[in-house]
Amino acid sequence: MNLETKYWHLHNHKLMSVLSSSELKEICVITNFKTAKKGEIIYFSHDESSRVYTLKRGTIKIVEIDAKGNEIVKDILQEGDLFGQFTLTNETLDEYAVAMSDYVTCCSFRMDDFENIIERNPALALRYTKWMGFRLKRMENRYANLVFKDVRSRLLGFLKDWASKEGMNDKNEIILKNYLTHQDIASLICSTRQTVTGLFNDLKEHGVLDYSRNEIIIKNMAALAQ
Amino acid sequence: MNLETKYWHLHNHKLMSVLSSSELKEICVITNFKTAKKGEIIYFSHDESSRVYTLKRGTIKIVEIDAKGNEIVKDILQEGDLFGQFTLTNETLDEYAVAMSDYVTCCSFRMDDFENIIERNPALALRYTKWMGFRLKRMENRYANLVFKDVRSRLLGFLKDWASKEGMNDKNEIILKNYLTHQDIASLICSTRQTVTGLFNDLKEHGVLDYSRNEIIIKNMAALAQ
DNA sequence: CGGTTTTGGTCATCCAGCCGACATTTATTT
DNA sequence: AAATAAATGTCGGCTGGATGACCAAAACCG
Repeated sequence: MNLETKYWHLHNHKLMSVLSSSELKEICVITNFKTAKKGEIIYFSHDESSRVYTLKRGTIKIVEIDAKGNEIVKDILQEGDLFGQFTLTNETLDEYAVAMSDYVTCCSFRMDDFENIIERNPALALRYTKWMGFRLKRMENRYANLVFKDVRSRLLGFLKDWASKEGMNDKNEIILKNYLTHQDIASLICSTRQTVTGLFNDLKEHGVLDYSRNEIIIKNMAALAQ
Repeated sequence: MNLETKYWHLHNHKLMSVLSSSELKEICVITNFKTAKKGEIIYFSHDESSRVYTLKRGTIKIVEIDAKGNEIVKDILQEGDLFGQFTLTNETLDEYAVAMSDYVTCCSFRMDDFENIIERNPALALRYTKWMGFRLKRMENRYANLVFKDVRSRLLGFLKDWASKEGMNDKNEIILKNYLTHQDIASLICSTRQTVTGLFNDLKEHGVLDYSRNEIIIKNMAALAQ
């Protein structure tokens, strides 16, 4: 890939838009591109030194594994999202990223290099700081959900978030392109496949939504309110 | 409190040690001190604009409340720790801080001012993001614990952490000064008072530890291993 | 000191939702 | 188009641990 294309990719990332073009070129040199198709593993935290990735195209899943091999789906990421090892603390949990669609493209750079740029670019530093804060808040929210809410409310909350992020309005309905299996959703909200399936059917019966393998149609958005 | 004392306080904070003395003086001016005794509420996220606090002395508890009034103990903090609203994202969860000991002292400054300083001090920004990263990792760990481990393992893990942070070695035993009630511990590990009490007694019977209201003596550290 | 509050101890009850098992439907491969 | 694999549906049994209730022991306080 030539420098021009790299430049374009990086420049369009929301976190990067404060960088001057010379700084961008600097990070470009050290940047690495990767492509993957469905099912392929893009990165494994154990393998490598700290790198940060930005997802340019496609959908990926971040999965965390504990010592006993249990897995949590930590995130489902879309174009523009960042992942990888931003924190230089010794990891206690491993994680990996797997492509959920074909034609996944991402680029990566070493955290060290990114830090060097941060040190010379306060505006980026501030943005980065805020972004980290946002992630922290989000995690805290997730934790609180798990503590206080039952599976049903967690599912409703999840659908609400999803709808507000990716839903397309159509008359009084909201349509979601569904690229997640019940198993995926279950692990995102910390439940089991069977329970999620059951709840979906229950919600269908009560006229809250309709669904197939390809899409979820939310018919009564109000019912998702907490 | 005079500027000199303020200066000293801030300068000794690990996050601040990269600030030049003039920058420190700048933050000093806008700094606010507060003292409290046991049971008093130090701050309430709802009340005020974004402020960050550093705890100079004493022990405090950070409690999070959701819309329905449920509470989680988010943290027990010691001298040197930071709390308050670092993230400028719209809060979804309220929280407050309550003094757990007498003579709690903390100082605070407005997040806006802190940001201004960050913008002119990238080294601080970097430190700050690393600190945030550390908190994020910690939160992720907590989440994973809740998902994968039962109450017993969570309690053992909690004791292990506590012991490694504040435990004092005495022969083959580790002594912890106990300033937490079973209720406190329960909410830290997301369980109930009764269950925690039961587990403590069980652990005592099995010779893992001994405890009173004032201290916890861990007799078999190995048993805490996960 | 006696009364009040806070903390710890114990038990019986109950239920959300996990787990295993198996059937059915849809998608993918050969 | 058959074979294979992946995703969804359904059910009953089982259990960790929450909940509530009540009592005992410490700690606190006028």
